[in-house]
Amino acid sequence: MIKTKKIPKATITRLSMYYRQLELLEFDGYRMVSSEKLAWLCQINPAQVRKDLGYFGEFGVRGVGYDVIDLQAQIKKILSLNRDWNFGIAGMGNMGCAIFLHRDLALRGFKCVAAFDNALDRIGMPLPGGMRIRDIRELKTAIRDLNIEIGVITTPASEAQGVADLFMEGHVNAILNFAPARINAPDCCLVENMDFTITMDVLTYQLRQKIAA
Amino acid sequence: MIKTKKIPKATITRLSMYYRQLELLEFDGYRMVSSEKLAWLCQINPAQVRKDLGYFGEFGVRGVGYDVIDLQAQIKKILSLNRDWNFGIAGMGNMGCAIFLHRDLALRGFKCVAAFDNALDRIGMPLPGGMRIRDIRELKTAIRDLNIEIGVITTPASEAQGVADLFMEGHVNAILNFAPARINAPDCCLVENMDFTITMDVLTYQLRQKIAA
DNA sequence: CATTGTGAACTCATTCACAGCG
DNA sequence: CGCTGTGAATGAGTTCACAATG
Repeated sequence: MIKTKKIPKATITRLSMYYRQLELLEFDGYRMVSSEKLAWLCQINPAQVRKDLGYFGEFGVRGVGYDVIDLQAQIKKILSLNRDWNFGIAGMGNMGCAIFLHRDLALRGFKCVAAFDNALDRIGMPLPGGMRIRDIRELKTAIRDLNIEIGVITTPASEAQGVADLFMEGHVNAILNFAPARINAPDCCLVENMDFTITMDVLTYQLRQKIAA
Repeated sequence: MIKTKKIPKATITRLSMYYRQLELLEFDGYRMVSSEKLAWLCQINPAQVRKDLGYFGEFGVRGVGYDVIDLQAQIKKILSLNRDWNFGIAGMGNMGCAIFLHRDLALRGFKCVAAFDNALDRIGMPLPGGMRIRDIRELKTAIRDLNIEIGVITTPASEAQGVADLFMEGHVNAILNFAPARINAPDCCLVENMDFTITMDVLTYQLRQKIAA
């Protein structure tokens, strides 16, 4: 073992948040920022900010703070935001189209290079930008030909596992799953779930607690 | 203090997951399920399942397991899934429409009772089901008239805070925010963020770690 | 002298291990 | 005998507190 001291996933999430705030700070003309200010913007504790950054190096100047531009560059490198990533979408319903058309993803270097569905009336349909919806059966070859590195699942829950399996057969080992279903995958494949039906349940639970109190 | 022993938010999230698995188990004809099986389905530790349920009561039968139907009913009550919740959407772009049309939400008792935008070419536009997109300036009165309890934000990042403020002025105190922006809100208002640009960053970070290894 | 960087203390969550019970 | 329920042990993540320093 060389030195990896186990970085919490939450730290990575926050790094991404810091980056967005730094973009805004730069836009607003700030040159330096303290851990206190950055923490306030992200609604967390200043020590947390310093500890998170501390995992990757010493980026600040004591008594002064962090250089807004420089810290952006550092985080960019850590999160490898300085390169593009190709992704493919399976399931071109409303959610699939919404992801396909989402500005913020393209803006951040996430390029949708292919969109798939299994419905005959969708296959072949043109998409903005000149692409067409492909038959899900082309998934495996498309992964190779178009160098798809990330699979986005926006199918109904019942189809999610099957589609995930197709992605994995094509050796995609990062999946973002929007379907309200748990994906079974070996350790070699990363899965992140974005199930807002669960989030809604959590929200209403908390809401009722608050009402009761 | 009566007895509330601080239930982790993660427990609530898992309860929601258990519920989905129980629905599937019932559908597949299972009558009983062990913590081990339920844990396996959710890809977690069996002790976790038992501890989570233990916060709310004793729902199992020792030596046997949990009654699939009964446990569903218990969780339903805990998460107050046995009532409907009204929500309103602000920002009827692709993502807003996707949420509006999402089957799984309606299926789980989350009813969209109003949709808002500030773009003149969208206001008044008919939506499936007979509703029309309202002017965002009607938000406050609509909250009262239609009893909106949850605000869903699907605007661009730059608009998110403003819209959140409108919801809060109308005394909505639960917000689900899809915009890649941090919402500032007092403690009385719950905010859950679903920022998949952040999730993408986390995914690619992990992916690169894996590639490097 | 204001602010970083970081070990130590603390808080919170998960897992173990086994007593309790049907 | 098998599986639940739970206190105790472990582990992870956050916050504190202060020494280090530009």
